[in-house]
Amino acid sequence: MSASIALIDCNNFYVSCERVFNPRLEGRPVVVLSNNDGCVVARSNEVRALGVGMGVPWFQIRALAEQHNIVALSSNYALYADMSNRVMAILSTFSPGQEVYSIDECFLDLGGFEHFGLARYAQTMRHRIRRLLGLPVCVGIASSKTLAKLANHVAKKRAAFDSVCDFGAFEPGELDRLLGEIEVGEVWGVGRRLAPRLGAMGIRTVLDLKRASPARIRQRFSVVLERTVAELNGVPCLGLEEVAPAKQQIVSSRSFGMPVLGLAELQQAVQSYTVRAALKLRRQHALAGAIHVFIRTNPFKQNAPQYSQGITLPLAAPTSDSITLSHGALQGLKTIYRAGFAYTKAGVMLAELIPANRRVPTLFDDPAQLARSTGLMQVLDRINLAYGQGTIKLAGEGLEQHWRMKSGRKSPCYTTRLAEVAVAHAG
DNA sequence: TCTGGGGTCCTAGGACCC
DNA sequence: TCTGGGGTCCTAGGACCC
Repeated sequence: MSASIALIDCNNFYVSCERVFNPRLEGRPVVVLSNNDGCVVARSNEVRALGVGMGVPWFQIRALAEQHNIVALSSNYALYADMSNRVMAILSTFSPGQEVYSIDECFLDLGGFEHFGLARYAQTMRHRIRRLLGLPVCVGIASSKTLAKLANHVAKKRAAFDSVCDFGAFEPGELDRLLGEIEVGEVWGVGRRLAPRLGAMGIRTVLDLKRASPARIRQRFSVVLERTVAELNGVPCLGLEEVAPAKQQIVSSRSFGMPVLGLAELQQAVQSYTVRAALKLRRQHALAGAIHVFIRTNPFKQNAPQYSQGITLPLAAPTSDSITLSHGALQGLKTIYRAGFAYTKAGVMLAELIPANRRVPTLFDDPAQLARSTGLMQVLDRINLAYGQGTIKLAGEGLEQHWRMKSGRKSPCYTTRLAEVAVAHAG
């Protein structure tokens, strides 16, 4: 028997989360904006119907938004992450094999559950998530991950399927007919660059790609796309990754709320980002062997002088100490900084990560210093966890932080901050 | 005026070695 | 005038994802 893999995906996830706690948004056109209120990163169906694309800069659709009374919200990641955890916990009860693929999607291995009737089983998941959390989801089921993604797409787009589509229930000819109606760009792994190149070869629909010669695809493109062709033919090449692999790099970067010219403010920003990245590093019990810093001006502002530079510095020994990492980052920043530019973004990347318990002692180790550093970081993390991030900062992070990003339309942290829980009034 | 952030994998090409 | 070939390692860049 072939595999049965389900992909469960929340509809318009960020918008749906906002609607759970603010029912007045129901039925209205709503968008959620990226950090800095820059781009549209989630759209309600009403907004999609107006032709607003994903990732469109907010300022470009201001007039349209006004005309149609579109509600725009800053993103509230604490809320979405918490709701995501709840969704994933509910779904995990439907199968022992779960891969959490992103904040709003997961794969479930439904092998062995066929006797329930997979479509019916999926409807149970849907209804439970709707009832317990108030969130709408769609489910796609097929014999490979790539096909399950497509089945999910069909479940979303075609009302006749009632939000659940099981390719396994199709006759072979019937499935091919359907795949012949879907553009190749919808395939997982075919993005905006590959789709036109495939089109030029006469491969325009999913069915065309499914029937393409794997050898030719590999030769013209890569092994990655060759695997996609196999997956479309129901040959699974991508396994379920139930345990998230350890990260190979950790990035913290932000656009500024306003252009920054001086080194002093860049130093504050870079140090803040380093502290954030170091915290993520410690949370996954890892050490970084190198740190990369970058800064850049606004690439969209073509008539302004442009500068974009980064530098990678190896660390004397792998570490997760915020202070040591900050020293490295600031040293790198000094090297790449050039006066006379209006910077709009900076970032820090921790690389060459190793598990903390695999640290190899070096000649220059100072055991007392190492113990002090570990202890200090533990205290710092504990206090910031208890009293909120930023309660204790490094001096260089700055108190004013004029460069901080804009986020003026944020909803309350309904589920993660006691002071901000929703209050129901009776009578 | 105003354009996100955080990841992964693969490939091509250069450096270097024998 | 003539100036190898093959392997490995590393990095930058391109493609993709949400």
